[in-house]
Amino acid sequence: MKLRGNCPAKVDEKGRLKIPAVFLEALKEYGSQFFITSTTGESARIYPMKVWSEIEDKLAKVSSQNRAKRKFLMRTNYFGQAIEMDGQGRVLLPAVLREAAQMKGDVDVFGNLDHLEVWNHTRLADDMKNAPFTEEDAKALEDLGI
Amino acid sequence: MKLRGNCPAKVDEKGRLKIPAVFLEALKEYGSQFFITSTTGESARIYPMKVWSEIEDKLAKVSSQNRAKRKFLMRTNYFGQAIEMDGQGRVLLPAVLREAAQMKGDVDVFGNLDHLEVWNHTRLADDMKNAPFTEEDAKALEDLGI
DNA sequence: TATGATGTGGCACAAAGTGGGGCGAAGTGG
DNA sequence: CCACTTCGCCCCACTTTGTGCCACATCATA
Repeated sequence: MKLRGNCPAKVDEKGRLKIPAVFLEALKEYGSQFFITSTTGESARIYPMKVWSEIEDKLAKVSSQNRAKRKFLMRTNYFGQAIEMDGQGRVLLPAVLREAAQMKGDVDVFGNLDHLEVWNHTRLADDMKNAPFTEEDAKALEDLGI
Repeated sequence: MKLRGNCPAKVDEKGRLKIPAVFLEALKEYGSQFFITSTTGESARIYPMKVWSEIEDKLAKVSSQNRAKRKFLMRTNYFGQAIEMDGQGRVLLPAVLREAAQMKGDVDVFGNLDHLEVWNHTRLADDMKNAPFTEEDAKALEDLGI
């Protein structure tokens, strides 16, 4: 099942995030193991472990000399941690990521097909203001047939 | 089980590193013997002895005239030492390596499938700052289907 | 307005991380 | 060969962090 849409949520004092109920149903098929990470440290991505493994498998086929691959692995490893969801449906966000992506207080949880993406609410609002959706973007999508 | 993700830790005055609990579970299957070494002296690698033995076995099949093999062995022997984890789950980093890889104070411990890699925190942060993850990199990965 | 599901926050206990002290082994120099 | 120093190792205690539990608030539904 696909993950879609946005759901506002809160990260508590201890850095825990409750997975919104709307996503729980779809995530159930993957189990309760997750890999939580980021490439840039701007936001947190929550991958079901199965999904993450598949990404790893794909990466394994790419030469380790590849610059993009090395950078990607370096960062996702740096920000990342394997996490298990607790009995109340919460996950503890890794400390490094809490710091970098400002995962405290109000956040927005996005469904992104097979994983979740979490943004600090105010940071996201700022980003959207600073980088509006342009004609150019519309054009790029059009070229992709969308 | 696979080792993944990052865990910030500290090396104490005596050069000891506590193996983060997140990795302990996965390392248990290998026992408490480790080989701690490095090829470049930039970071420390902590191999479970079993894993290191396998690397040695593979190397044994390569001619001792092979230049890469000789260099590799030279270096890993230079920095390396067989270490046993103590009762509190700590390992003493070899003195040579502590010096070379600046293993004091804040460090980051990375899970790397079957071994751990330890970096001086500030050195790593600098490295990442000097080579940020760009749109271009994201594009390159996209082209690889990731 | 009652009822149930979902979030949110607080509290208490458990586990993990950190640091220091002391003892013994190994190394060094007289 | 002995004394002295240094380094590694073990043990204990304290602090920080994570986890489970429960209660209350909020929202949607009947």
